[in-house]
Amino acid sequence: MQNLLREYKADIFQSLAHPTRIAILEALRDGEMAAGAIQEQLGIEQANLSQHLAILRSRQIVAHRKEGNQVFYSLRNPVLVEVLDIMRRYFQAHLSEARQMLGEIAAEARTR
Amino acid sequence: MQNLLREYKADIFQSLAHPTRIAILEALRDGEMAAGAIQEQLGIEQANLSQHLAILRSRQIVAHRKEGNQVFYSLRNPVLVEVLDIMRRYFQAHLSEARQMLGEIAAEARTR
DNA sequence: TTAGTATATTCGATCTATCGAATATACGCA
DNA sequence: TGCGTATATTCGATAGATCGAATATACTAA
Repeated sequence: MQNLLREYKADIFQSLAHPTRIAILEALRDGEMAAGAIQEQLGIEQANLSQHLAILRSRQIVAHRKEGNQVFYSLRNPVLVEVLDIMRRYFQAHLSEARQMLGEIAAEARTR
Repeated sequence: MQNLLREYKADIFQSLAHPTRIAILEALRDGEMAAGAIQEQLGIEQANLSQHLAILRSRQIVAHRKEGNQVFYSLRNPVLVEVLDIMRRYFQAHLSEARQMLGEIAAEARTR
């Protein structure tokens, strides 16, 4: 059981482990949005957004409701926003390390 | 910058997105431990543990110090424990969904 | 120096994630 | 019915993560 609980947690973390999905959660923190509006705000491909939304749906992180032609998404539990806020504090507490890590991320991005 | 911050957060979440690494953090929450002791507690391969520790080290999530033959690991910032605790509350809040999800995880595990 | 113990790294195989392009579905309106 | 718009799914290519086996490194003690 302990192991299954860890798999569950790992699964939730996995679903947060992508910049686009974090951006989606941040977009939803102030209320529900239609998929199209999210897409516009993030400036990504329609299919790509839909894939990320499918991941968040499958992990029960977002709720969705259809209204006519559109699908509105919302956060199921604001505690995840709380986690993101904690991460910001964490980031600030480790700013010099974070800066170094960001440098590495940026360097990798440039190399590719 | 906003994007880099999201990459940083995603990177941290990625490093938490594995049951073994969650188990490591839980083991360390009460204080530092030698790698060997962690290995014994988790019951996994030595190389495998070392690989997971390398990931946690590279993301600055754990600190390590050598003492003679051994390497002692500890959490760099208790805020991550806080995050794990929040996840436990999250888990409880979504217990029925979680149960379903665990069922799916277990089913997949059985199929493979 | 040699042997033994603790930990880290490298390698290759396998599995999982991500992307854009193409296509499918579902709805509203003429 | 047929067309346009919004969203979802499938596909194939590429990149990244994970594992155990083998090997390397670092330290201790004889």
